[in-house]
Amino acid sequence: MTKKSKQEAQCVLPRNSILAGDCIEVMNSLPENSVDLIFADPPYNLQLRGDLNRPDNSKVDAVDDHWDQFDSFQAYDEFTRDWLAAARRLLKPDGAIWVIGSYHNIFRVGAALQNTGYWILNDVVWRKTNPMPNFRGKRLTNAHETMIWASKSEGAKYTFNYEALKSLNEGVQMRSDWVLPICTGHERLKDEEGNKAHPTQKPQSLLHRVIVGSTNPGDVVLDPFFGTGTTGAVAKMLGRDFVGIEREDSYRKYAEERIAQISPFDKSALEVSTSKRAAPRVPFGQLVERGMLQPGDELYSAGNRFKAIVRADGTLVGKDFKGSIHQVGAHYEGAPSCNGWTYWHFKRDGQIISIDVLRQQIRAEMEGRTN
Amino acid sequence: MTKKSKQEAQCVLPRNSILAGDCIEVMNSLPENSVDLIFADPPYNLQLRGDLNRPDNSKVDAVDDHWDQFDSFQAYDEFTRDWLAAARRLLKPDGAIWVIGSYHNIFRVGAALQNTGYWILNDVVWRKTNPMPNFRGKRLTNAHETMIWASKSEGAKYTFNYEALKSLNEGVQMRSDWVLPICTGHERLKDEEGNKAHPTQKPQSLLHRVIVGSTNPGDVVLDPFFGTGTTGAVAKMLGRDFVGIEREDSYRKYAEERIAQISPFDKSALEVSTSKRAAPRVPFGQLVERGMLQPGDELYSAGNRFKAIVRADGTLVGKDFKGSIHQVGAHYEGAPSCNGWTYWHFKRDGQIISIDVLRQQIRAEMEGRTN
DNA sequence: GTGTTTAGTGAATCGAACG
DNA sequence: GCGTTCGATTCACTAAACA
Repeated sequence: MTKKSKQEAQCVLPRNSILAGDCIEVMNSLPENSVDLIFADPPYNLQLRGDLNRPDNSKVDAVDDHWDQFDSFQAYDEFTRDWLAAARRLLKPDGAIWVIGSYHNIFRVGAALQNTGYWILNDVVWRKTNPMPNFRGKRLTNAHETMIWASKSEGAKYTFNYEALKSLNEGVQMRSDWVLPICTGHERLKDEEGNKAHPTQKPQSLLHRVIVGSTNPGDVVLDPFFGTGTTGAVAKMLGRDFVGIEREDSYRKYAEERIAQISPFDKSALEVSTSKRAAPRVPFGQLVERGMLQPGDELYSAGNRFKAIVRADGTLVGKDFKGSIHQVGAHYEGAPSCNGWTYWHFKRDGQIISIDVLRQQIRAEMEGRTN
Repeated sequence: MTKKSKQEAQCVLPRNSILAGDCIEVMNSLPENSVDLIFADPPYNLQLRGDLNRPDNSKVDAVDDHWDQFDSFQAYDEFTRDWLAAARRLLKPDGAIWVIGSYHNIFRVGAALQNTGYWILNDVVWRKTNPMPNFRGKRLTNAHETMIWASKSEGAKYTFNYEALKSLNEGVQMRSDWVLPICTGHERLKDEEGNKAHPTQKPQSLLHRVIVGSTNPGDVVLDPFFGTGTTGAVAKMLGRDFVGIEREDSYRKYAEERIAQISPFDKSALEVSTSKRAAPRVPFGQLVERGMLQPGDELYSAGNRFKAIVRADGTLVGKDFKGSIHQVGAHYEGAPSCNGWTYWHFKRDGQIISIDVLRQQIRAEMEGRTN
């Protein structure tokens, strides 16, 4: 790295702007560990070798008969390794990346992701409702593209808005195959003559799902192959910041205009369903401290087969075992674990009520305090 | 190659038999340019950490077999290169290969295919109708596997029965995504104790489509990871010859018995997925993703008595309640349930329009899909 | 016999916070 | 840093058990 770019690398990330230039150079000039999500739609046309800005590697594996073809794969692999490494440097430790491609390039990209240290979380198939048919009838209709979702490294705490995606899917878990139409109609950017402004403009619906699912409002999304700025447009709509990198002047111009016209959705509309994991933890002992349950009270298991008694320190004691609500529940069920909150019940006025109701009361009080 | 295996390599291909041993060694002992199609289901190299329990605390029966264990990506890549090279030698010049895998291995397999000189024709997604859910809610449901279809080299005249596949798909071009159930029920081979005979048995419907689409009657199909012989069973049914290679004695035994019981052209075993499906379910969230409704838009109840606001994850928020379109509708009506699609309306150009109109638009787009 | 409920299962890289 | 504890989390389908 030159001295100049070293200095540049100290700079603050220019949020909500489109940077001109080669994406590898530009990424190397941005501060490390500064980006929450990267969405990348890299080029895959192997014929455009000159566009990769890489000298041909003269080392030829003479064992292989297809040396010329191999050489071109090699150049693409090198390019892929380089931009993936530059992107990984920018990611926060708990950040993630999405890359989209077709069978021409996605296998090389996926292998490079794994070799670079990313950890694949899912591959996701975009199933096109309206693909272009195979006119010559020589192959299957190419009706999908593949996305790879990966964290920066194994074990990282990536963002995943499970409940929000479940809501987007009528209350059942979001699957790894997404059925969405390609980008057409008014959404498709056209030039003055009515020709498409960009050959592979992605639909906003695709980015909507990616960004809702793997970022939170206020996060920064970087797109190193910005094109006409679908990533930036959807990020702005959804109250996220973006950074775009694009080499072609023409595409940048379309993207600027397009994003300027967008106004973010109202903040309350951007709140999404959250998981119980995000709710504050309530120690069972607090129910005793607050007098919602009293030492000596009896709790009954789900199914009413077991009984335990509440003690002053918030532990339970059963016939032959004592411990936390979870431990005693697990013991009686012979299970590896047990959620005591949903397992145990108390009696009041002849009714059997889950102790989780009491926890919800406490949480409601806490919310009133902080909001 | 040793002298012995050189001699062996001169031998005639042993049609309709299951060969014991390591697939690379066995393939190297078979005559070159002798096989029309290869179907391969290699080890996926899953890297599972600890145990996984379902929410009901039952334990997931993981694929932890010794044959799926590799020391590193490098070791897996080496293995992949070797068996792909041996397989390519066996293929007739106009032969083709299918390889199936998941995100754990398919990217490495695809890159190796390209590097070995194969020419990718399509990647095909097997969308499972009934995949195992993601029990911890930490990722997307892993609902598909990927197959790669490749010819021996660029420009080869591979076999593709376009019309046959079109017929299998109710008269429209077969697409690159195939919707098929996983292998369960009577088709799934069990041992004496009722446990599955093989952890990853593939459904016959999948092989049916592969073999009908890319071979002709009388062709030879080779499967180097034969397992319990789904490839051989379907090949025999369809009047094709097969060669299986399998290392595990137990799997070979099941395969022998299974294939012996099959008589060719068993019509009842043919494609069953031709029935029309019910109107596809459209998640309300898709209206938001597609921009037909926007986060912050107001919806009005039938009768115009209640109002709710659309959020980015496809849930609604009303005055004192939030949830799905159905839940919020039911809440306001004090009803046990509510069809949100007919209950909620939006305003456009002064008109009040049912959101069901938007759903019908999406369904109209999806028509023509038959999978 | 017939309809209903309960149990089981499938290629899975399936925590996070506290002390 | 590491061991311990808390406690969140499932869809489609089959088949046996039950009423």
